[in-house]
Amino acid sequence: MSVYNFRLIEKKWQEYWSKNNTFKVEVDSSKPKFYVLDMFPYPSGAGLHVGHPISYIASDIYARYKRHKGFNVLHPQGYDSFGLPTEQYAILTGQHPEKTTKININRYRNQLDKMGFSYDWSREIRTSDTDYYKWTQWMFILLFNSCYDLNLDRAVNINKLVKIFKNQGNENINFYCEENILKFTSKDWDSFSKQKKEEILQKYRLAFISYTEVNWCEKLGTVLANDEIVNGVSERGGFEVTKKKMEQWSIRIGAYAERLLSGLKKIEWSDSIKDIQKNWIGKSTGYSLSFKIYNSKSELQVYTTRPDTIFGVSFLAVSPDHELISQLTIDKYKKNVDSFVKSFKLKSERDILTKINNSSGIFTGSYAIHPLTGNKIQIWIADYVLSSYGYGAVMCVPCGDERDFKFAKKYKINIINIFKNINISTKPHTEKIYDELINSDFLNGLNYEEANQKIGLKLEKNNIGFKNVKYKIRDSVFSRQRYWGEPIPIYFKNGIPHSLKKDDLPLKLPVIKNFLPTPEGNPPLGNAKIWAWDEKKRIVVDKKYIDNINIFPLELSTMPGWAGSSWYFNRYMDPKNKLNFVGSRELNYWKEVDLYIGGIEHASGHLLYSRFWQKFLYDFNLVPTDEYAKKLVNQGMILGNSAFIFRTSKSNTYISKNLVNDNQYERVRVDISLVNENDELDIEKLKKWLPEFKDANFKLENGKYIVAREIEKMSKSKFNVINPDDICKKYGADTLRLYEMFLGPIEQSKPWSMSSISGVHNFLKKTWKLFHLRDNFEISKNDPSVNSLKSLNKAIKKVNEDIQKLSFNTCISSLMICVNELLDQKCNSLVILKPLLILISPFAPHFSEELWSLIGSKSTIANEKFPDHDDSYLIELTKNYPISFNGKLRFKKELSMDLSNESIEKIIMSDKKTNFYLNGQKPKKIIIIKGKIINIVV
RNA sequence: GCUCGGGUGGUGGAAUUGGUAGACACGUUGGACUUAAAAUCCAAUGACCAUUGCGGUCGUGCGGGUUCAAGUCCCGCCCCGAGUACCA
Repeated sequence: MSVYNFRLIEKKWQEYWSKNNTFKVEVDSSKPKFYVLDMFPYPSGAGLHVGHPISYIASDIYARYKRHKGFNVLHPQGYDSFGLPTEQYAILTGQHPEKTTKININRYRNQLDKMGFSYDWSREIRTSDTDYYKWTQWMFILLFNSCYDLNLDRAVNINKLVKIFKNQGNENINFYCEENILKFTSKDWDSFSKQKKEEILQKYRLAFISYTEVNWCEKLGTVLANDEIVNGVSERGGFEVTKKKMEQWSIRIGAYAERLLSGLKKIEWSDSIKDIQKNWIGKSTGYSLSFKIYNSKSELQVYTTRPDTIFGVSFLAVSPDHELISQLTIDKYKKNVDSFVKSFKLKSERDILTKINNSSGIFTGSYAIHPLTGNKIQIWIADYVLSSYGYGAVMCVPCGDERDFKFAKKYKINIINIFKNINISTKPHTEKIYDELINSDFLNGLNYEEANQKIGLKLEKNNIGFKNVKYKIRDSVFSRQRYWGEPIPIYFKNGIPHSLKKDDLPLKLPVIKNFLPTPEGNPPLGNAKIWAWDEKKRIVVDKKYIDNINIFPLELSTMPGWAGSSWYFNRYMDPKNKLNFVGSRELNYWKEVDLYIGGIEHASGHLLYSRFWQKFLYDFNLVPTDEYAKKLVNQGMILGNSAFIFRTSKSNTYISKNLVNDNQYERVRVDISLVNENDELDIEKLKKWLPEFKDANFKLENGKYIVAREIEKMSKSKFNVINPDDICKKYGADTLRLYEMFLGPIEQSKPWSMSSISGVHNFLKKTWKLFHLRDNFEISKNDPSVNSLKSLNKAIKKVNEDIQKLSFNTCISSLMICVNELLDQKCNSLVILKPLLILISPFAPHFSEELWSLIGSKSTIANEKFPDHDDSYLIELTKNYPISFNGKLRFKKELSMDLSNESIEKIIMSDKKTNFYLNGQKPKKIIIIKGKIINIVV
């Protein structure tokens, strides 16, 4: 009896690969390059589950395929070892993050090696290594010392701006800045204090510090970026997030909004991810208008995308933290306004979410003048107006906007209808489609397009407003009040931030005992004794010397998780370089990632930040392309099948699923290893699992305890994790790899189920059998039959196409068909053996390489050439197609002609290269169904 | 609410982009081998009707339409998933 002994095979080749560095690559200009990248994992404590490798398997198949195709393939792996998840795990287990990181990485590596990936491990990187984060810090300094020149549309050194200020003040400058800065001359600039100068420069720096409102998460003890908050709570842990004003570092990603948007056109990323990024950037084109305030010299700026509705404006609204509030509020209303503003500031992120569509506000007592009608209109403070978008003030058109409508109804403000034949008594008309405007002076009678154009011209002509583009994307908060991250290389001299220099780096994370965050937001680095900067000696020294003349406090917060992951793909090209973040020879050879595979959950986080970061580096000629990944594929998640048992309230009795008839039960998660595939619970195992179940009682149905199931995200805390190690042990790595690819399309999420794993395992066994008789390698020496070659060439063609499309499930299907057909024909010849092995090898690397060695090939399969299919075997099929013609021929349109059976046969025989003409035209397509000609398309 | 995806057998999923729907695999049923089990192999397997045979009808969420031909295109609904959320 023959045995497919995957254990022996896999062990042998894993050892061979690591001993021989089989997958090590170097720059080789004689070969075309190809760069296949996985999103590197966070080494969290839970280890890998079967969901993780799905993308690694896909990328590994592609990398192996490309090697066969003659490419020099860069396929590296590393660890995103800084950041919240690692630190949370460290805190949870009471160990230092440095230690847990090492342990976790070893565990990951062990698991990865078992699955036979073809990574070049000599290029491994860890974001928490000083040799790595030195460069992250260096890039931060570069951001700090840069501003965005809108004329050149790129980042430039801040000194350029300083020079301009010195020579001509800030009149007529075109640098990216969201705030209005008072005009000053070159003389003014010279007279400004250092502090004042820096205050102005901070508005332009791409990395800057400011006292701003941030998302504060008390439980995590840190601020969070917008993309780290989901449904009003923290993404990690699901804790409450509130607003808090704090001194923070931020990155001016908004300067790159337009380029981040337009760059999407040149990359092959999925539409869904492009949509998410487009939404996140949120470009809109509208008009900035200024409303004069009645009895005042001030003006109120608003932004609108609907200038056509300007005659429907019946009030203005400003956000509760608008800078003009104190000026606008008249004494009579002051008390009420103050208390309204105060209560608004106490609201948490989640409060605001639940208050949507139930907005409230208060009248300031002052009025603005409508720029076209001259009417007096009320100015309100409304909590639905966002301070961070536009000018924090809006013109309100109740007849055309849902929020304005509700607000006007609630506070009984006048509603003007400007749409002819549209009833707005119960709901506003929010669409841009209407027949005619009314009550709109010179816009009366016009539709949307006409009105929009006419009002635009008028606004600009009368200097009321100007066309303006706005983006939703906000500055990204860059400080984390956490320990386990890159220290921000900044020290403060008289309150002014100064960056370290390149030679000062790395600024090493100090070793401290107490690295827990504090609820007040004091960063753990505040606990470090040796954490002050000696400007003269350029070293870190004890804080007690801070009163000395050259010694200054260092920044206490660290960088967020996305800092290190925003440029790691460049470091893989040259990971050991001491002089530069990557060498120019390597950079010019590898250039960019050709295929990037990873989860879609990073769409508005890592995948956006890294594009920004790359563009920034590109602006300084540090990288050759401004988009780092040509093609991106998002793999779907593998979901777990959690199990629940039911506890009667306040007792220790558990009752079987179908006996539960009311809500008097608590659902309790149990580990899925305690449950078999028929949902029966192993009660004895459960009792040993956790002490709380030791003395539990159970109510059974038909002598069994049946659990409830639920499909959800795979996670250790949900006790629904399947460990790939267990599957490797039972079926082998090749079966696991094949199976994960066979489950369905790579992009799709799917629940894990073991039910059909025997199918792919059988396929491997059959392939083995194709070349073995009993335990001995044995193949026929006969020439292959035509049918065998047909099957083989069909498979070669399909496999080629499918791998390129990353359609691995259909690819495996065609391999299964091929092997089945070859088994039937019992024609196992060397001629077909070679190409078949290469076909299978990207999926089952150990298995086929074992066969290579058996047939005596000296080379490893990595060097074999992927076969091309031979068309002549495929055309054969067409020739044998049964042809008969009876009945009427029907043609499209006026075409008609008589065809005999014979002439049709001719058409078919000559295939697409036919010389047959129909009414002087060459047929595009001849449709034959069940041997009958249905139609000829010309 | 808005913006994207997507609804195909008992299950996971195919379908050359408008051309024989259900490939491939799981599961199920029957059979062979076996003292027996496992393993392996063979056959059947969308539903319904007809079965001695041939065969027939209906079938890709629902309702219409275009076409010789629709899972695929168009119009109107229903449901599921993802992203986003007072963005003026």
